[in-house]
Amino acid sequence: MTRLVFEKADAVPLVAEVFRELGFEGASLSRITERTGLGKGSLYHFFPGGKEEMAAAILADIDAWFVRHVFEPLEKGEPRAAIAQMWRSVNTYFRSGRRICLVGAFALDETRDRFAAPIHRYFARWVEALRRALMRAGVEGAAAGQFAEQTVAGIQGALVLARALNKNALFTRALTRLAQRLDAGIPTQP
Amino acid sequence: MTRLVFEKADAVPLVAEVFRELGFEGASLSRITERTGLGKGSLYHFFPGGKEEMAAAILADIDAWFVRHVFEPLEKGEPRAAIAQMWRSVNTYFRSGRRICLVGAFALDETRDRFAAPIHRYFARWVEALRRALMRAGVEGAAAGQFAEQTVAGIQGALVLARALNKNALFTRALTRLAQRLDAGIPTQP
DNA sequence: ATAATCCTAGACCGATCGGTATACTTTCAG
DNA sequence: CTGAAAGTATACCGATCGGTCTAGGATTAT
Repeated sequence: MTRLVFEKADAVPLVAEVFRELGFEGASLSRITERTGLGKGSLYHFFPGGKEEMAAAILADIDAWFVRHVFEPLEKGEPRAAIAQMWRSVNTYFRSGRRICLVGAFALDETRDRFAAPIHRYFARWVEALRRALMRAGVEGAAAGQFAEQTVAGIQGALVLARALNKNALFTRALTRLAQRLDAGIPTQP
Repeated sequence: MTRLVFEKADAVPLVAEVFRELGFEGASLSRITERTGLGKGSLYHFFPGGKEEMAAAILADIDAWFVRHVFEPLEKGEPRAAIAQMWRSVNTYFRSGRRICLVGAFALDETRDRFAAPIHRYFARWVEALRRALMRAGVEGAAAGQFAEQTVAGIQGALVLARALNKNALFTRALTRLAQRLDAGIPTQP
């Protein structure tokens, strides 16, 4: 009985990858055990609430990553630098289009209703943080809100399209274009 | 034994709505029967291949709708008029954001691998039809391809974001902005 | 009216589902 | 060295899964 995992925190990303690949309904306990190497015993030890708790922990983990690498920089840092970091972080996180956004995927089917709060919180915070950063960078109010929505939606759409066409170069290319469009909307540094 | 449905063609959109709401894995036979009113007998009469055949028929049905209302006009019609029609059709089809894109949803998880061909075909034809229409409208080659990708991705992303934030006004607003951006890239009529 | 066909209801099948319980090993503090 | 706590393996549970099958109602052509 070798120990593969030492704490819940180690189990979360393993299980997350299975949910990402199979979706919430598609990720059955047996599929999770076979792909992670964790038996049901371990799984229910770490997540007594079963699949629901696993998914909740994963969403919290994703949220924490984005808070640290995207949201807080946008909220607190120098806006231009924070936006530049956002593009790098997003491209890294989604592995240049090879990885999808689990939060977005959950939003599409009835799974959304189980996790409505964290899903809403994640996207709302992202859009709002970006909007405020744009305003601090000198973008006018209404335009900033529209840019922010457009940008976050653009990222999600690029993930869908890249996966549908099985062409992940499309994702990185789309990020570049979105970044250019955003830059073009930001007044030059005074 | 009243007859609710008279041919396979009548069953497809009913079952489609269930797949749309629950996803491929989430749509169990019992859920499908309870939501459509069609018993297993009828379902397997129309779709002897089971769930897989249902999903394939649905994808074909969706594709046919887009061919008729979006792709062929873009491919054959006057480009500016066809693009204008595309925006109307898309807003209608997705019920102003209340309905998701099943093809896009399938693309996100492992379901993609089962239906790789129709998923790829749908998006590839959309992007390509739009690209050529833009070129016929006078947009330069490379720019047309980028606009087309950006636009289709933008629509998909808007669906994700609108559902995640449970704010379908966001979808219609996003369509408007995407349309404006596209128009701005098209040279004025000579 | 009748026969052939089309369609439907639902019992039934083995497999798998999410989840529980228990017996076991490993780890580590005392 | 020992015992409690942490972590793991697996048999097992009732429910549900996708799918099959049969009996019979509805429809149509003749």
